[in-house]
Amino acid sequence: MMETRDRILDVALALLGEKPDAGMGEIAAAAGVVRRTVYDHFPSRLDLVRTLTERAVAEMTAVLAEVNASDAKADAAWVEFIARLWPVAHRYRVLLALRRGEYGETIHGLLGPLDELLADLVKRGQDDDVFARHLPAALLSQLAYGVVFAIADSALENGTLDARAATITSLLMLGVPEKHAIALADDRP
Amino acid sequence: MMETRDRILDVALALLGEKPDAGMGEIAAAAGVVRRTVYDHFPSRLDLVRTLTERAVAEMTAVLAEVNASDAKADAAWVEFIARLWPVAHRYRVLLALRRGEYGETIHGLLGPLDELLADLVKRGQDDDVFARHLPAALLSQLAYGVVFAIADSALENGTLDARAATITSLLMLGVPEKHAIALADDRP
DNA sequence: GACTCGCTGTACACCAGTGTGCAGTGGAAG
DNA sequence: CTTCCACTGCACACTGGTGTACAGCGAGTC
Repeated sequence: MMETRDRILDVALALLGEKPDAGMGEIAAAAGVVRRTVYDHFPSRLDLVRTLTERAVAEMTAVLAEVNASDAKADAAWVEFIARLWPVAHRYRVLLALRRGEYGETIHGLLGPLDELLADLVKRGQDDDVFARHLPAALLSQLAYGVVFAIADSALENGTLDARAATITSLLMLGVPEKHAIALADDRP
Repeated sequence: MMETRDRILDVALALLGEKPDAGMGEIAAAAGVVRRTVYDHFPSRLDLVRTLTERAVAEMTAVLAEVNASDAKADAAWVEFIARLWPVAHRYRVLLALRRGEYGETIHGLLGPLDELLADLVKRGQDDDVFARHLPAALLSQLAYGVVFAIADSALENGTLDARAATITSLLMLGVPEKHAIALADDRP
């Protein structure tokens, strides 16, 4: 069944999210399958992780590209991006752990395009004076979306997923004044 | 020689900073010593890591406790803390990586007291209305000092250590208005 | 009914890292 | 000169994860 492959990917994403160093055995077990079967679909652990990353990057890139294409102001675009990313942010938090670690090089490469789009958006905001310039856009964008994942993480343990808090926090980092940040975060359906 | 033990600790801190999963062999080699010798000083890998963490926590806790004891306003105290932490922040960045990972439980426990002091300071700032309340103090403090380490990290690759940028960024996260944050960061000798 | 195909189950070989044991060796201290 | 001690150098056992090989087995398809 082709659905097995997808189930493995889904389960692997979830499992690696909690335990980035889970082995092929654990992933197989969690997917209700024998270890050998996982190797039928993914010849090596790296193949699995790469496929997983490509999936996540494709989805996130699509959202960001769409948001970025509109001519909305950078701060509004950022809010839109976080709002659409949030529901699945905790699913993809494994990406942060994966960058460091064995396959760091490979994963980092795959994330490159996403990083660039993110930096572009922040750069645009800085040029338009809606974001602060205390840090270069490339670094600031990383920190800002890193913090969103960090909050999504802790929110999981906490029980209450709070998109509003994540949005406000990232806007504050980007140099948006608190009042404006709150207004932006709140005037969404 | 007793100096060997210290050299191992120093080298291990540096090496684990770049490569958190470096083995005892690599650490030994980096310290110019044989693997067996490392085990003479630290019966297990966990012993090494724990000793390392205790060292770092002791130092950071001392600084924070001192800063926290003064009756300065919370924002000024935070700036003081970051200013004194910054010169060695990149040395201790391994702590962030160590929390997740094999010995996470143990390391997390050792960092507990530091976390509490940090949360206390932020809580005080929130109560005095100098820090924002978009997140609970415990989480906000973690994010704010996490971002300092992240900047220290990237600053290393970048060449330019910028304490000012790190201070401003963390203050922004804490809800301090940009102008005030810049003023606080700049009126230090 | 024979075939295919995806999955099972078990058995391997392999590697890297951990931790231990023990016989040195060289230098400093008595 | 001898004793001590930290360090060396090499041996080994153990663990846990990776990836492969091969003989199935059950459920659909022709």
